[in-house]
Amino acid sequence: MIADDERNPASKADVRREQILAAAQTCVLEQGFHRASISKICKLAGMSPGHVYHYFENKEAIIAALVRRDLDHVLDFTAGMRASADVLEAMIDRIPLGVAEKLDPRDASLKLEIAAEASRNPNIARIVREADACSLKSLRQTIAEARRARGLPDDDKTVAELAVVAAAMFDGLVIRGVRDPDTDREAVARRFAEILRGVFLA
Amino acid sequence: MIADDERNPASKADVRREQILAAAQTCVLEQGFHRASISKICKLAGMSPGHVYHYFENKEAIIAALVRRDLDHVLDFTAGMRASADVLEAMIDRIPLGVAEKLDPRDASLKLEIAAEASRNPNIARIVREADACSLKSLRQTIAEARRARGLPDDDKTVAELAVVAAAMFDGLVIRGVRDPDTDREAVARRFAEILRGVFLA
DNA sequence: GCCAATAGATTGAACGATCATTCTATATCG
DNA sequence: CGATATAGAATGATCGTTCAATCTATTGGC
Repeated sequence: MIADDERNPASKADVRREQILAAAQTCVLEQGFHRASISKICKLAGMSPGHVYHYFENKEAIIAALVRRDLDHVLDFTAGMRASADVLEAMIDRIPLGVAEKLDPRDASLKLEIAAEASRNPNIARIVREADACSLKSLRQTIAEARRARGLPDDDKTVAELAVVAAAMFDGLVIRGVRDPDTDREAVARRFAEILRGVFLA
Repeated sequence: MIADDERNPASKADVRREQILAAAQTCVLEQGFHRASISKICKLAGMSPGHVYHYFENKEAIIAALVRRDLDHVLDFTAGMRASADVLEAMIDRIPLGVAEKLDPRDASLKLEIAAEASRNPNIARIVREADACSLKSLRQTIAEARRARGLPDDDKTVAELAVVAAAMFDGLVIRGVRDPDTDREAVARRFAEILRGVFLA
């Protein structure tokens, strides 16, 4: 075989790890952390239970990797925003997309599971909080830039407060999507834009 | 023994049921639904595992009762609001309390666990959605009354949209409390009040 | 070019623990 | 006495994890 480590950065081991994580994600999504057993995961990943432990130390390591992967994905999503010329318009343009994604019950399940686990598992909490600090920082930069462009004060305190409120608004949609699946996405997006313009840029 | 069902509505059976629910709540709070086993619950409640099944058909019935009890408590909280003379002031006065409660990580654990479970367990979903419909209705009435008192349009569509956004804002705090335990409660409460006055009453 | 040696990939049975649940036996009380 | 309350052992399933055995593929000697 041609050496993977030179021609292809995704070695066989990496592929296997990814298979396990994908299977674990499906299981957690469908049944939650508690019922996502190793036996189900390895069956879905098409390998034996013993082999799973060749790539992950234990079940918690799988969960931690899953959490980290999901949070990395979120960070990627927000990263593109600050690259735009008009940051505010980029934010507002993305609201309908962000609202739709957060309200999607398929995503909600995993995110809620992660949050619940973080509220009592210190290892998961650390991962979640690192990602959140990074995500909030990005949001603060975006808000500060939008305010500067409009000649508004962009002191740290103001910007930080607005970022927390904005984060809370979007985070809340994850719960709303579960509590009321028929939530009107268009209306929420419109009202969110209204708040963004009316409060965040005033 | 004096007949409980006449003199005291809390019969011995009700007391036992409540013991079980209290123990179950503690277990779920500390370890989540998955690790809240019958053996732990019955040990904490001070009774044998067999006896638990004398009062609940199975584990899911305990969880369902726990969910229902938690949601009833939330409905009680919001019910008092509409009784006030000045509904808007009552709403705004209650913001700091509501913010503090939602950001409390002790409450968050149970609420997130319930939401996560609802996103894939139809029985739990039904209970959660019934309670949410009730809670949202209450919120709509409050907002409509506040707007009427200020001569603002109180058409159903507008009010419904605002209620959803307000619910999302507070729901989001549950997740924020987990993701960033150091969230500034005073600042969030102040900004929320600002949004309530600036957007909901305009 | 072939064969033995070796190292990594993979298996699946087995382990002890714990799970939700059931059942029978005993205790308590009206 | 009859009925309800309660206990706790037993059941079979499933859990996370381990481990010795087997397969596969690459390497090095000839």
